[in-house]
Amino acid sequence: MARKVGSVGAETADKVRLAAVSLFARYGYAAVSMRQIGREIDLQAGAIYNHFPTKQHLLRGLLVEHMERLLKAWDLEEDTSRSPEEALVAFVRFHLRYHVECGDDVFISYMELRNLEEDNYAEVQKLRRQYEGNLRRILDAGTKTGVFHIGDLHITTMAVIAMLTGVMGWYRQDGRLSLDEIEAFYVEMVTGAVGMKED
Amino acid sequence: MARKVGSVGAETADKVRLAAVSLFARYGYAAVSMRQIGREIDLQAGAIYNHFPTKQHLLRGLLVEHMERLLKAWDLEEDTSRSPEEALVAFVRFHLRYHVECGDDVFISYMELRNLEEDNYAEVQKLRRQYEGNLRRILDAGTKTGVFHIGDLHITTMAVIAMLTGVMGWYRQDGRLSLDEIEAFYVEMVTGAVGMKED
Amino acid sequence: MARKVGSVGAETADKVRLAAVSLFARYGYAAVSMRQIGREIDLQAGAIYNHFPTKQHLLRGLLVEHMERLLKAWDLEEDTSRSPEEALVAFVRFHLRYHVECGDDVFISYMELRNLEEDNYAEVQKLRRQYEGNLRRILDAGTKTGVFHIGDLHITTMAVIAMLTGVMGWYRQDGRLSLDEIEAFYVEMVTGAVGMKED
Amino acid sequence: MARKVGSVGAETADKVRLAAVSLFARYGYAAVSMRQIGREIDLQAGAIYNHFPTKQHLLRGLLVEHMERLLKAWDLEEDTSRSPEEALVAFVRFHLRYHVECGDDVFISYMELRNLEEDNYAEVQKLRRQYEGNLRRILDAGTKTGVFHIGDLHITTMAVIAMLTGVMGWYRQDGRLSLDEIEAFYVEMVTGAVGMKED
DNA sequence: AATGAATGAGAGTTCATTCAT
DNA sequence: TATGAATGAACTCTCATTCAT
Repeated sequence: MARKVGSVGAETADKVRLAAVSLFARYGYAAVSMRQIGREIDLQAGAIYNHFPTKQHLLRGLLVEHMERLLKAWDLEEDTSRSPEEALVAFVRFHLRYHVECGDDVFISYMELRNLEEDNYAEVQKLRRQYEGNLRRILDAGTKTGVFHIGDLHITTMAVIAMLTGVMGWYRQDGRLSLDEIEAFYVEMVTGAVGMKED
Repeated sequence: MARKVGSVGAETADKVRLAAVSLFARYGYAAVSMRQIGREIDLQAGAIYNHFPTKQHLLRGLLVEHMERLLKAWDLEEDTSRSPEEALVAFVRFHLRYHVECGDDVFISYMELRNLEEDNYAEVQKLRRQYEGNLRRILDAGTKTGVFHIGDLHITTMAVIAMLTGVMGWYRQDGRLSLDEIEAFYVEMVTGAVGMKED
Repeated sequence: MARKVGSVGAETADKVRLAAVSLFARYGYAAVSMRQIGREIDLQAGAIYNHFPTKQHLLRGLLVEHMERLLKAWDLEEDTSRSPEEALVAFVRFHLRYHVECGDDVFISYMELRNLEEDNYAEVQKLRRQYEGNLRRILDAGTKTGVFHIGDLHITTMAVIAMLTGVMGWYRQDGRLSLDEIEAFYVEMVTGAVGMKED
Repeated sequence: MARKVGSVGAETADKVRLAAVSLFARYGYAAVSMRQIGREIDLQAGAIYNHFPTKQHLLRGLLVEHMERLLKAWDLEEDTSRSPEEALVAFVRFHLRYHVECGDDVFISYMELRNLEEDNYAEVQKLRRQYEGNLRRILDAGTKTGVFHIGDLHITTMAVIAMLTGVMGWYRQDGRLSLDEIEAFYVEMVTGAVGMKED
């Protein structure tokens, strides 16, 4: 047959991305077939190749675009006039909010790294390092002004990000606590972990 | 043809487990084939089925056995005569050490949960909750004696475990820092995060 | 790669059915592989699954369609204005002719019943009972008008059908006797068996 | 381990034969595995090879032995002093009784012919022809003495045997009719079919 | 830009058979 | 004579991908 009425290229590509993100998150990249993605959006597997040259390209796109969105989102939120303390709190709140809201997107960006081919992996890792750099710079600044007391800059950066990202593993929108409350608790823990309250 | 000279059932099963853990960690359960596992240990794929009834059973076994080893290891390390502060430090050191040493084992127990079929998933999750209970009890005790200042017991438990487990993501045996140093930094961060140093 | 020039779905499906009937008849359903069927018609085994969801579906289709063709063929031949004697002769000639001509088709419909899964088996058996009903009605009518002398309606129905169907086991197109002669002999035997010539 | 206590070669071989007959009858030779046969009688598949060199030998044995038993059974029953009429009745009763009693045995001897390799097939067919010869001789004798009126000796032989053998397809031990009644009905039909009652 | 049919490879699993024990 | 572990080939079915239409 011919094109379905009203279907437009960009729209279809987006539908594919959405279906893929959701399926990859639930079952993993390797366990999801092009047919499965197509079925989800009423499309033959072959048609996906009009929009993405290979399954690997599709995955790469999802991860790169996620990282770019994340970086841009923080860029918009960042305010270089803030003190390190304020900046750290802002980062904690931002990271948490972003990671519980984007859900699947974020999840696969952690889980599917190993399914990227070498070049794609390197590209995504570079973006991830860039994002971690944001926290590292804050911690570094605060250490230099003496408000943070940190054992090792690299370890602390990784530890804080791991702690925050872990929220993805158990957060439920209809859970016992509101996101605001959760954020407050994490702010408390992170500021404690970087020795902000010591005198 | 027939059995290789000197081959014994239990040994072969162990070799399969070892190869599987390593391959699953590197490429993911879904992306690893029985043939690949066999190739690694010079065995036909079919022969694996003399020791494990399905690929899913093999995975389930790896995760369950890992969790049981982890639980038993902490049971041996635990010392109920310790104060909550001492217990927390012991837990941090234990968890870190276990998670950098066992490597692949631990890694797949986090990554491959979603590849477990329903029943197996429930079984592993139950063991995981049991392990988290160990930290929760410590935090609870310390909160009651007033040495920890915690916003929410559940969140703090999850956050601390996520922070510690994150070490898996970047630890290299030949890295810049020794495991002892790394442990010290994490102890510092965790005690900070649970408000141990506040007055 | 892609579709062969000129290949069309329905045609391929028909070629598969033809090859399958012939192979199932010769070697039996369980002993024939999808690859073997594909090889026969220059098709990859996998491509068969574009037309039949499983091997079992393929078998079910062959048997059901055969029975439906058989039922329809007799419907066309049937003439309700005939006397029971005439009807019996017509049935004998029809059944024989159909069973030596269709060959493989008929053969597997007797041999492969046990390879049908429960539901499919029930479906085919129902059609078979329907066909036997045609003979039973003739015998019943003739018994009531007194031209047939039958011990048991059910047994006689089964016995006559078995006798006629047996022709499949030894008939050769280039045999000693013509189909017409064979039909005449069977008519003689069947009319004898139902006591038509007794006074 | 070693031999199970009390197990003796001939006994085991018999158990294998019994299990095989039953499974082959239910699922077909090609669909039954050596493991399945073993499982039925608590034996490893490999152990079967102590008693039968291959699966094909096992099948051949079952069919040949069945045919030999059948031939010997008729030999014992045969009474050359009987008239052709009496002999025909005796054959009908014998064949029916044998075919409903031996069940599986008989069934596979009809169904699994095509799974025999060439030589074995020829061997079994020879025995089958021999058995059919018994009926043919009776019909021939009766034709010559003028008590039977037969169109074609070969066709009638095949037709009568097919009619009788068909009983296997529907006979149930707990059915509506006793075996004696059934035999009587078949005697009636067969004598009719061979024109015995005509004057 | 979509369909439906195809390829060739490979998945998990089972098979008949062998043989050290 | 039985077990349990192995081989190598085969199974049904699914995969990513291609392409005529």
